[in-house]
Amino acid sequence: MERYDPQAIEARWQAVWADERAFETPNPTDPANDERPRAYVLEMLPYPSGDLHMGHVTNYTMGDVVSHFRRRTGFQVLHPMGYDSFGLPAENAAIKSGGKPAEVTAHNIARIREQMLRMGWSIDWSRELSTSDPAYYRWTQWIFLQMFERGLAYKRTAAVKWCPQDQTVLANEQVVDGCCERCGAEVEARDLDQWFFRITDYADRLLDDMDQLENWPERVLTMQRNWIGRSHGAEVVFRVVDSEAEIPVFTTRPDTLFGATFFVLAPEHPLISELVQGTAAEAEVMDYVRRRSAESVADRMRDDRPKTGVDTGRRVVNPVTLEEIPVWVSDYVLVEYGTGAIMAVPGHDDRDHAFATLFGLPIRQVVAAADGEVDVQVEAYTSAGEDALLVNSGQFDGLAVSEAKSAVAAWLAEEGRGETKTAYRLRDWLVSRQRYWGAPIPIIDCPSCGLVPVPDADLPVVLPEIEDYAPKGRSPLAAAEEWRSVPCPTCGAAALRETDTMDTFVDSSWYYLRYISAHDDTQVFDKAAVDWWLPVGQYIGGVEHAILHLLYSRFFTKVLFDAGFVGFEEPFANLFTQGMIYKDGAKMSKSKGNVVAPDAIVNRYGADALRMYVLFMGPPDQDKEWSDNGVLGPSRFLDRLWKAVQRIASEVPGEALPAAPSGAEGAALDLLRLTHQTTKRVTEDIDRRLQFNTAIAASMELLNGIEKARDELIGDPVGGQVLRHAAGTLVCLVQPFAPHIAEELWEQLGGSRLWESPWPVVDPTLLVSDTFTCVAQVNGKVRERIELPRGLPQDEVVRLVRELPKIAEHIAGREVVKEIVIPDKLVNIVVK
RNA sequence: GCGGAUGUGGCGGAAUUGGUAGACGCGCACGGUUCAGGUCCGUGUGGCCGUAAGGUCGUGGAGGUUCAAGUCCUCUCAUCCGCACCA
Repeated sequence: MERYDPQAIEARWQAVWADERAFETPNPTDPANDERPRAYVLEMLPYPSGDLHMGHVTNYTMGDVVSHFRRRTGFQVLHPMGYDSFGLPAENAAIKSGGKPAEVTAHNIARIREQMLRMGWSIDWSRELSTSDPAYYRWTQWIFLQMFERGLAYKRTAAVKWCPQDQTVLANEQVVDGCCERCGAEVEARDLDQWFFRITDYADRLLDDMDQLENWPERVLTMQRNWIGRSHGAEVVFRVVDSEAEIPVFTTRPDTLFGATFFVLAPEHPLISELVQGTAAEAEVMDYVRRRSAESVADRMRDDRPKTGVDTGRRVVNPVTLEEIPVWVSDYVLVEYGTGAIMAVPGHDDRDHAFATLFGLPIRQVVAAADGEVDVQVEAYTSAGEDALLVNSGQFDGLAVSEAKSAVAAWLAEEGRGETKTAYRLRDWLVSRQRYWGAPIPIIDCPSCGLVPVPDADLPVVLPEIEDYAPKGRSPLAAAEEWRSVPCPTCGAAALRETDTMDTFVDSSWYYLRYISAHDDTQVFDKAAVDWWLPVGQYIGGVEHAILHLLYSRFFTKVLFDAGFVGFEEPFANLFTQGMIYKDGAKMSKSKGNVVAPDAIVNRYGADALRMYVLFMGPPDQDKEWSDNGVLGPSRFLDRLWKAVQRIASEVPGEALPAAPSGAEGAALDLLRLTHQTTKRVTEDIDRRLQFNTAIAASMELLNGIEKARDELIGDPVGGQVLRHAAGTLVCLVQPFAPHIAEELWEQLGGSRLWESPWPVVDPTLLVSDTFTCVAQVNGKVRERIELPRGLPQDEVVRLVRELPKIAEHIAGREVVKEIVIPDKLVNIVVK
């Protein structure tokens, strides 16, 4: 008997699949009339650093299991792969090594592809794409221009986050705790002229359409909801005393307007210098403003910062009390939210209260709990609730908070002092970057025509070859004088190209559409085919993309829908986020030196064992701890599977998967039942629950059952066929997880092309036996078990249970109060 | 502070509908085979008491509902993650 040699059989089957183009699925020729069931199974595309890591292995193996399963249950399966290949690491590596980013990237893609092939994933390689390929980014640029034409891409000067290490601006989403998400450097605030996508126009739809995303993890939906941060409230306009100026504020609590006893501007508020010019407070205020702006973003985001501020000496009029209240400047007000100014209600807001207490400003209660008393000594009254009542609020006294919100807003509108308004935390998406290795923004800046789009016929705007990629605070492309100088497409005058490149998240916001038409150079994608395949049936990836990539992709899809390019508004119908793999309690990382390289495991145990282990480790959506010994479990399982199936294949003649023989009894019948119970469990675990760990455990149980019964059954005509039936079924069930060994064993059993053979069918009559283990309880405690025929009358079951010596002993001399019978399951006798 | 999750043997975890807690695997112990390979096969493996039969406790903690609770309810503790001076 041959030994199980994973290296040999894995290489063999990978070659077969490649030769036969086994996993290529063409688009339908007539999508409009094609009713075949289809499944678009997609995993988030990798950034091609040289090495595949365990996260990739888990991610792509999960997708592969689903793909195989769908394929074998009658679906057209689209399972593509590509590379998110623009970005800083390749550029930084090129700067370091003196090579070119394109070469570094090509080399890394070749390496990661080779490792992917070794994992044996059933990928449609005919659709492979890289986002840094001009044939791809041509269409990224085209989409940018679609945005531009619709006013959704625009350029403006704004306070933006600048990473001094990477020498580029960052999107809000890429700043974590005041630091650059990529390199960890503290970011700075700078005023720069930058390109934005108007994602805020879609804030409501991005929020409201989440109702359609039923099969998304709750935590991802919550994170997106928080990130968009919609609040309903009102804008209230305050008039400045002795001035023409009026300053609007946003508040979610217009009902507390009577309690607004002071007013605060963010240090960056544009009106400050005008307000304090020539006043006694000017020097002090401007000094405060300067000091705040010199502070780093990280400092400003620190927890438990003490409040600071300065009085401008100016006053505004509270529109409802007509009181003049002081205007302060403080950095606890954020310039980028609402209007950059607030009405402070220290009686009912913790932050305002802290500020008022620190600077001795008046605190007034204007809301009281329905049954509470007015007590101005109370520290803060913020938790009063929606049914609390207004006090000290003139004509609004006695109204409940919920009523007062709209009543005050209506009054303000009547008086022309405000209106209802909605504010969002979401900012527009800053997409320009001052780096080389990205898609050039296809815009030409003409002195007379302004910003002019590059004509479609001139796309792509190909990245020029340059000598020096090092970042210098402006795009390295600015140095490519010849490339940069072009005639204006509109007037023909000498003009200059935009030299910034696009954020790589732009590239990955639409790649799932391009797979449909990966090689079409006449259009971005074929709409009919896209509408046939999408939305993606199952999307799988890391939770770290919960807001960035997943929000941007939803935005892109909605823009393309509005423009008529796609027929759906949400790209990903079902989302699954996998847990992360830890080692020694920490995330695997080179700096910690706790990385386990998939390649090393494949060399030692084979790809099949690694594939099984990453899924067997635990529930796929939870974080898992890597254990070097853990891989032995699946590895031994495959070795035992190999021996068991080989022996059956050689000693019992028959088909690869013969029908379940009739006339089986005893151990043969037990194994037959176990086989069908296992088929049911594995099928449901993959199809309905995505619980791969329990599917694998069930397969192991079936193998244990086969081994246990083998010696008894192997010589028997019926028993032998039961063994063959069980072995063939097990090979089928294991195939999505360990496709190489499954294919090899299938062949030894006499079958061929398992990857396209039908999934085993459950015979429902073989799921239940004619007896059951009746659990006998006394007062809820298990005292005995007894094997009884199914469907026995209840009083008969009770009689038999009460006759059991142990049960009789426990009820002897006590009064039986109640007898609970759960048919075909248990009996509980309650005694006193 | 707001929001989301998670707590079960020495370890990873199972228990899908309130009905046998600990499936499956790792590790460990003992025995065997082969003999120096991270081998294979068998048996056992939650704690405590007991030679055993058996008993008893047991799913972070405290209450509760129920004939019956890892599962439902109330309170509470711990850990992890996301957002956070968002008015």
